[in-house]
Parts: sequence; C-alpha cells; structure tokens
Amino acid sequence: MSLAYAFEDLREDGRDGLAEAMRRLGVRMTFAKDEEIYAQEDPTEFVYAVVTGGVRTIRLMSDGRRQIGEFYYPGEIFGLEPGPEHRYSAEALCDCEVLVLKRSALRAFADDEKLERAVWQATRRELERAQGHLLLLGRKTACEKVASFLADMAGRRGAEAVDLPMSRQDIADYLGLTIETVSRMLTQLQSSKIVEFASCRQFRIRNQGALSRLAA
Amino acid sequence: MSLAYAFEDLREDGRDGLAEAMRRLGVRMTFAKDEEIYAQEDPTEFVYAVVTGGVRTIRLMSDGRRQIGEFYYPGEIFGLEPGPEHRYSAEALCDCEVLVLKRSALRAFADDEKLERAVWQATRRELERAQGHLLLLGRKTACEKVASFLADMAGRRGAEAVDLPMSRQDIADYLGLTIETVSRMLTQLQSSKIVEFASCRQFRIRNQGALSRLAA
DNA sequence: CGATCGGTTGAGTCATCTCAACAGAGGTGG
DNA sequence: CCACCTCTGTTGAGATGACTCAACCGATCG
Repeated sequence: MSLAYAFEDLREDGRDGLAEAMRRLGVRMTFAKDEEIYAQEDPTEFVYAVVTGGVRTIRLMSDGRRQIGEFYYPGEIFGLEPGPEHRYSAEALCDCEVLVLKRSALRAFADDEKLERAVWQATRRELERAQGHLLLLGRKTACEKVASFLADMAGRRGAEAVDLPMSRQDIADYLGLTIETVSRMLTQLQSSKIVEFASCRQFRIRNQGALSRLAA
Repeated sequence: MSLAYAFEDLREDGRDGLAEAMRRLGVRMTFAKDEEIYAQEDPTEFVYAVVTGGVRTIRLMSDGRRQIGEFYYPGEIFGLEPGPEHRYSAEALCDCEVLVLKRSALRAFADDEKLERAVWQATRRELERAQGHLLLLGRKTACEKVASFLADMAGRRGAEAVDLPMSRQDIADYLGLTIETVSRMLTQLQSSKIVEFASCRQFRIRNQGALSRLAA
C-alpha cells in the first residue's frame, strides 16, 4: 500500500460538502481485500467514502460474466445509486478503510441544503462518468480502451508514478475485454514507449501526447 | 407516424411533476427528421420533453464513430445532463414535437420542491439506464444485445405491436454493433419465432420467455 | 523448496466487421 | 401512371480483432 492512497486526499477535496460531512458523521469501517462492502440487491441505505485503499463496483450476469461499473479512490464517494436497491455490488480492491453514513442521517443533518447539493453533485459526477464509459465500451478498440484507462487513472491520481490497485481481471471487466487482451495492449503501449511499467501495478506516462491521441 | 406516439402518453404519466410543469410552462417546438435539437458542447441551459415522435442523443468521435446514449419517447424528459455543457447532442428520430423549458425557469417556478424532486427523479432514471447499458455494451453478445434492445423497447412502449422510430444505423450505434450484425440478429430472432416483423420498423413479440432468456 | 497466484506470451479459433451485391419501399419527374 | 432513382435494409463471402486455451514465468507464501 503506497502513501498515495492516504487519508490526506480526502481533506484536499475541500469543495465537497459531502466528503466533509462523511468525515464528521460517518462510521469508519475496514474491509479486507476482495471483501464485499454491499451486495447487488441490498437496499441503498448508506453512502460511503473511501478513506484509504480502493473500491470497485460490480455487476454480475448469471453465467459469471462481470462488468465493473467504476473504481473509487480515497476521497471519492460511492454507493450513490438511484434506485431503492443496489444494482452493482461493491468490493474492496485491497485492504481499505471506508466511511459509512446512513442516508437518512444526511437528511437530518444541519446545513441541509449544502448537503443535498453535495449528494446531487456526486450523483451528477456518476452520471457523467457512466456516459463517458458508454462511448468507450461501445465504440473504442482494445488499444484505445486501455489507453483511455491509463490516461484516466493518471488524471485522477495526479502523481508522476501511478499505482493501479486493481488486478488485470478488474481492468478487463471494466473495459469489456479479457485479461490477455489487456496484458497484450499494455505490453504494446510499453514497447512503443508511451508508458513505462516499474512493476505490473505501477506505471508512468512517457508520452502524454501519444497516449491522449490513442485514447481518442 | 402511428397514434402510439401521441401526446396522450404525456398526460398518463401523472406522477411526474416535471412532465407536468413542462406541459404548463414549456415552449412547444417542432423538429424535422434528423434535425439537431442541441449540439455537443452547447451549454446545458434547457430541459426538454418529447411530445410526439422520438429523439436520440449522440456522441461522436473525431473519426465519425458514433455512440447513441439513449432514445426518448413521448412523455420522456431529456437534455438533463450533469455538466455545464452537453456531452451528447440530440436529434429528432422523425418529425417531432418537443417542449422546451429553461432550467432557470424551473427554479423560479412555484411548488419548487416538487419540481426539484422531479428533476432529481429524471436524473436518477438516466443514471440507472446508463448503468444498465454498461453491462450490455461491455459483456453481452450481439444476439443478447439485440434481444435486450427489443425487450426494452417493447417494455417502454407497452403496446402489442411495437414501432421502432429509429433506423438500423441508430440501433447499431446504440448497441455498439454494425448495421449488418443488427440485421442478421433480427433475422435470426425472427426465424426462431421469438419475434415477428410486420415491416422493418414494426414488430411483435411471439415468445416473451425466450426473448427474456436471451436478453439475459 | 514446492505450491499457488497473478501476469505474460503464443497459437489457433470464432464472433463480429468489412466490403460488395442485391432487394424493396418510397419519391420524383416525364 | 410508369420508369427511374435513391435510400434503407438484407444477405453473402471473406478478413480480422479479440477471444480461448495452454504453456510459461516470477513473486509470494506456507
């Protein structure tokens, strides 16, 4: 676990009233790697914020095919699904800490309007991401998908060296590919000197322009 | 244009405060087939409701690849994108009538809370659909995609005979396929007596169970 | 030190795409 | 009213990107 996934990130997102409230009111819980945080079909009773580690949301088909909805990093809110029941489950990418808050508590909390706005904000961000992901899944090639993924992760983490807390299987299920294809594309991007992997879970962008162009 | 796309549909959706407000306050506009209603990158200044006809939202890549975000039928709200700018453009599927309302007018309108809730509701519905579509685009086969599409359209239109106001190209760009593949899958579903096409724009479900099973 | 797990690489297959021909519906003008 | 054209959709044949299956490799762990 690198320091990059530290609690500090949460504090930096000062504009976000929801994260603020989460920090003050939420209950801190820890989850082991691959542990389920909530299940598909669970009532959408809580809101969550990542403190350390990372989280994935997952939807399963009856035959085991898996689609990952989104990855969440420290400071990010998740579990804000619209319906009364979760359609995606959430699992810990690695050992992690999460703040949990009852949705009803949000309503009861003072400074109500600001909080409502914050939930609204987070929901909008979710929608925006999902809409962007539609284009990726529907129309991009394997290479473009992987390039987009790396660019996106680098953008969200900011740092020079970017850690990937998720496995190749997770990446594949996020991009609608197989692990083998993901691996091949990563090798390809590396041999064209666009990115460089220090280990299989950490990389650095060597040619931002080329990466953005591929991400299309 | 069949009667199925009539204004009456809007009235039936009585629970929906937003549609109600749109009807009272919105400006009615007509658009010709394939005309643009708003463009990618336009500011998200208005909310829209379909009265008659149908609408598609579209995202284009620089090389012309196209992803359709959603189709909208009479009584449905669209244009509710989260950011300050549209990331999808909207076009008329066929000649159609649309109600247009300034977002700022929504805020000024009496019975404010109810309206806010309605916008909230519609946004949630958008998110739900987008999340469902992720699984379809990422993990379903061509056959499953087409079956899901037909089942979904039938479900939304309710009627026995279902009209498809969109072209094969639209369907293909919605499902992340090519027109040829869509056409082949439709032929296949028809020869297995799961659906029946009266014309290429109108069908009827002959075996609901089999269709749902395929839609997975 | 062997076993296991996650990741990479290779070879062959298959679903979907591409390219091309064709068919039918609808519109237009003579 | 017919001949023609265009546009949309269907069908066929061959190409290909991504998948499947299998071997291998290195790191981690008991």
